[in-house]
Amino acid sequence: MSTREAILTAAANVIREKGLANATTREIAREAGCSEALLYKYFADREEIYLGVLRERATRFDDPDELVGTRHVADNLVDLCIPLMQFYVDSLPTTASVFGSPELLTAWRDGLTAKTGGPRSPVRSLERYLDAEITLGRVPRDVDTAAVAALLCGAAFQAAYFACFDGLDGVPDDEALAVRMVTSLGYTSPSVQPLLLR
Amino acid sequence: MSTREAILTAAANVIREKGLANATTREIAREAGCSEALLYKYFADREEIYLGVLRERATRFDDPDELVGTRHVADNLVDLCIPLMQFYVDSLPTTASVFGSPELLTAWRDGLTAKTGGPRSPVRSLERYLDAEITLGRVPRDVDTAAVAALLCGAAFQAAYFACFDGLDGVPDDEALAVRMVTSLGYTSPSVQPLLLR
DNA sequence: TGTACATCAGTGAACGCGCGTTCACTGATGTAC
DNA sequence: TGTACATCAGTGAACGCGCGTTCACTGATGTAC
Repeated sequence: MSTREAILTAAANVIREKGLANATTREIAREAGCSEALLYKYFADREEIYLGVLRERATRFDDPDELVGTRHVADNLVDLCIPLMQFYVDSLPTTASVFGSPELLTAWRDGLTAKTGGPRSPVRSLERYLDAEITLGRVPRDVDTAAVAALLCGAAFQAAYFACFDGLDGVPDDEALAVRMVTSLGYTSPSVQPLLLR
Repeated sequence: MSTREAILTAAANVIREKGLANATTREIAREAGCSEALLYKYFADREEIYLGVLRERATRFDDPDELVGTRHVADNLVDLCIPLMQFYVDSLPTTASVFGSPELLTAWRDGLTAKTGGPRSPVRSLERYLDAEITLGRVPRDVDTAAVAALLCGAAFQAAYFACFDGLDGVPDDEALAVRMVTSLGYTSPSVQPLLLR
């Protein structure tokens, strides 16, 4: 691992564990096991380190192409929601704290390209999955996939927010919650049933 | 307005406009039009000012009791979602940035009482509204109100998050978005129709 | 009424500390001849 | 092969600044006699 990568990893760890407000250059250097001066050989200033973490250490939520056409749609949606909640639990503390610094937020947003994703990329993944199922005829053509994706993804996002607020590192009962969300949207399968039928 | 209140108002303004990271005691005193020393006559330290803002300046999302039993449920849900999105747009920048400081987050969470609400209070409002409609027979008894509330509220929350990320002070096309969310959950009325029927 | 003192909101100026940042330097490795 | 120099990753120690916080003070208002 190059020195630059090591610094970014250290910074990501410090931000996650101690919060952006406590991610000082001293603390990052200590975690990376190097001098503070070295940070400035690889980054112009502290903000560039933060932006490096946001840009290059942001975990991605992959498109679920391999699920399209398999099993029941309800099963797939449940199995998408569960890792989605975990994804948000992992990334939310870092991304949320950026709202505490408008300059950092602006620099981050302006540096986002189409492929780097940004905060909307998970909801787009869900929407693309549903669109793909429509072309296979496994989801009715009149379904508003963008709205369904926004509902599912938003609920997963907020569930993760509550978990982070409570200081947890995962959403409690994530599977049961996912099933309730998916069935409330009208998607069922032999293994994904509304509450009252189980 | 008492001096203490004036300080909290000033702090809330500074946090909203410049971000928590730039809400220094100098900046708060300047906005309040007083000396920094005066802050310490009313608050033990800087964190107590922040906590005061979080506890006493948090906008509340009121229970929509007056909607129960009126019009169509779909109309009411749409009219709940729109102010809900605005509520989140207004409060999210402040509350999200607390995740940048674990100590502050812990102090805030530990100081929350049942009545002060906390982040889950809007979703509970929505759930109570749906429960009330069930008792009137206007919503089927087998509806999972907690799940429906989590979906609607989560989508509103994430829509507000995107708006704040983009630097906007409101969710674009909030009404159309609310209609799409509500109809995708199966609630319709003469004025709230799925996309394809309009 | 006047006088002497108490109370209290508020302040100017200073404090030490930790922060981000820089600078002159080291020591190891590569390279030309 | 040895020698002289160049390159480069990395550092210790210091820097100035802005931060949160404190202290001795002021000046207005209340109050007892």
